[in-house]
Amino acid sequence: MAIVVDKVKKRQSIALACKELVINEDIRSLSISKITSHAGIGKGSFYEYFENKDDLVFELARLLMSEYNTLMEIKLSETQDKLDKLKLFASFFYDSKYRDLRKLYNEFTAISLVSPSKEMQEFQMECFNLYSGWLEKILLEDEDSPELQAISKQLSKMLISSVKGIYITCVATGNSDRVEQEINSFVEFSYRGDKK
Amino acid sequence: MAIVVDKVKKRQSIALACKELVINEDIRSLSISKITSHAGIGKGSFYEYFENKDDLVFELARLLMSEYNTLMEIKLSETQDKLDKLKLFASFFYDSKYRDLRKLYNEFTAISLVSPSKEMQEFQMECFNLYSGWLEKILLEDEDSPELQAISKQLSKMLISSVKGIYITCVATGNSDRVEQEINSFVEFSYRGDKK
Amino acid sequence: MAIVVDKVKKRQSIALACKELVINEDIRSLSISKITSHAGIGKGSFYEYFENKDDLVFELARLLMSEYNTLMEIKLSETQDKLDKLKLFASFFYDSKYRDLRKLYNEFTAISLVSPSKEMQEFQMECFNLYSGWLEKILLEDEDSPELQAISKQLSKMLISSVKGIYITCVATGNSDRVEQEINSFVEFSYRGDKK
Amino acid sequence: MAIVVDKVKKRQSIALACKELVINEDIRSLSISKITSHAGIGKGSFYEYFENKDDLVFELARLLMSEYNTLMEIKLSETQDKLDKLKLFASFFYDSKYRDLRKLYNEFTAISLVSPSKEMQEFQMECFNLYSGWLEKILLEDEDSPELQAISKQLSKMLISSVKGIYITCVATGNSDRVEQEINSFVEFSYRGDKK
DNA sequence: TATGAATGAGCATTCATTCAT
DNA sequence: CATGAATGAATGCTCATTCAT
Repeated sequence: MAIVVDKVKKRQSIALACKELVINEDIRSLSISKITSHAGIGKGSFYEYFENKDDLVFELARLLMSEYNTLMEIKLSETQDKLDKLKLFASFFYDSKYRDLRKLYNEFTAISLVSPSKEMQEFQMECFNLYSGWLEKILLEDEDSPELQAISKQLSKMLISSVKGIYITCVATGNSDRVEQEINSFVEFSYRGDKK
Repeated sequence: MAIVVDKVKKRQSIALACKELVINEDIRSLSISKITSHAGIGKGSFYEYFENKDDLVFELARLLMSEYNTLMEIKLSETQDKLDKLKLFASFFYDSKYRDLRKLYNEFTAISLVSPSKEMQEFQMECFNLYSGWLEKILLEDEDSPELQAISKQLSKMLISSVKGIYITCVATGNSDRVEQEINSFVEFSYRGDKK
Repeated sequence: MAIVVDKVKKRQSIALACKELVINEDIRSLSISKITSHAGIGKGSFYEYFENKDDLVFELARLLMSEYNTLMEIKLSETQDKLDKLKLFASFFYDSKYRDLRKLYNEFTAISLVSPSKEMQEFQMECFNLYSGWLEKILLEDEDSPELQAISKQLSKMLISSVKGIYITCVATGNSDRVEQEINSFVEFSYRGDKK
Repeated sequence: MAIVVDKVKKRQSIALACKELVINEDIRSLSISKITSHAGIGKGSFYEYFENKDDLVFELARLLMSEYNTLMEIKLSETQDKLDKLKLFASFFYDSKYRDLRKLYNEFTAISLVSPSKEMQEFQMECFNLYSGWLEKILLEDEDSPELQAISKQLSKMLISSVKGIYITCVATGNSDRVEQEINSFVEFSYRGDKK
């Protein structure tokens, strides 16, 4: 009998093998040839597992983001202080630890802006919902205020969009190194306003 | 001297001639051939005026954004009510009138996220500063509050980033049609918080 | 011995399973993948039974033509009237009943014209002899004329070639729908000439 | 100013440069690479002048057939005897002088049978009409018979199809060397019948 | 200055064939 | 005997770029 391969697993392993390539090369000049020789597979095999280049970028983004999501969820649960949780949450946008992931996130966002597929949009939505869920939970912790409860959902969604907007603005203007500072300013500012 | 001006003008006229093309075609499948035949010039001439395709997209974005900026500045000056001014300002992100411009803006933002040039980043910064200047002016109108004056600069920058974040989130998740609603919610929400 | 028979049978059953595929797909874009997945066998198995794609087309043509030959022979024997027999015989070239078979016949003829194998030529010859045999028999029926007997062999061969030529001319000029009319004209015309 | 090229002439010259290649190579294994390197042009240039491989084969066939048609028309006009004219006309199908042209004709006919384009069918029709015109003229020469005049058109068309059918039958059965003999038999046979 | 014919490296993609299981 | 994952050479085709005019 023939070899039976777990197509899903193989797809993931190929995508993962291309991690550095996708992150470090200019995606527009990244060819299938480079991908397959880097991944150590034949050109034909690539098309057994992927539709095209975007498909691989998508798979990789989904994979690494999922991994990040799982890890971050654990980290958040291990963190006690509310402010620490918020900082941990926001650190995605500036911590050097996540530089590679951000690179991928940027590429993925760029594709989503210009030529999105339904699947991509769904994944973006998934992430958005997941993160706003986290944030809502963080915001409501140790707070009985019925007022906050009423707006927590909306508030968390806005906060995420705002932070994302700050991040993208910084990156697009060439001020990636100022993301942390800007986000902190924003949080501090909002917090103060919130109090009042 | 006159020749230099002519070169600049020709560059602009070529870019403008390609407006619909750049906006309606998938930018990744837009070739120099299509551009030159659409613009009614020879292939060789393209390289007299542009470095490459991105350069043309950039020129076009700069041109149309500048045009928009000028027009919007006039419109704002003609608007009396503060809230109307804010709405007018935000309408860039959802008014069907600006659909084409947003398409270009998205493409331009995507390039800025993935493979930005110094010039692009500078232009992004220019726009950011211009808009935050406008917003600051609007916010300070008819307000003597020294508190507001102290934070107006920072506040306006944040607001812009936030609105941009909401816009990009909506587009990336495939909810472009909900931008207006989300921005309104955000403004209303912020306004209420502001009051308190 | 039994195994050999099985091999032949399997070869035939694979070919038959691809009948619609070969007839409906453009033969130049018909891949082994499509064939094997359509036939429900593994790619490796294809090469157990066939040399290449042409081999399968050939097998199929031989199979269906043989089937047709057998059936037609029976039909002819069941037909009484001489003219009806001739019409029945000619109907291969225009009756909608044989559309699929003609499609295959065209493909087979095309290969025979451009890159024929000995086997194909032999099969073409076989068919030609078979049909001219039928025709001769039909022509001689109820005719004692020694003149006709002398030329019947030659005459039948010519008639077949002529009808085939009319058919191919119509198909190649895009007038497949006029085959019946043209053949009838020809037969009528020849018949008249014959009488005189 | 740029070089202005007669696209039609260049297209023809490229096609002609590939004459031997198209005639001698198996058309299915003839690649664009082979064509362009043989014609001494770049790969890109090929696509400036041709849609695809079939387009080149078509151009070549049209070119050489036109050339043949012109020459044959002259030759026919220079021939006095009616029978010589007929022989000259039929010689296309067996004279070694036309071997190359027949090879191309076969390939062209094969394409017409399997995947014809409107243009190809039109060209086939054009040739068919031209040849039947010739033949009609030949048949009517020195004949006042009103009977013949009445059927000359139909007769000439049938004769051409018949001769074509004989040719294709011989080629397909691997008896290309017997075309002359078979056609002569047919002509002689028809002639005799005609007389009576 | 303007042109557009020519280019050929490079692209994504296909597919007949193999061979370990 | 059957399989189907893996292959990579080969394909058709594109397109940014050049350069003779």
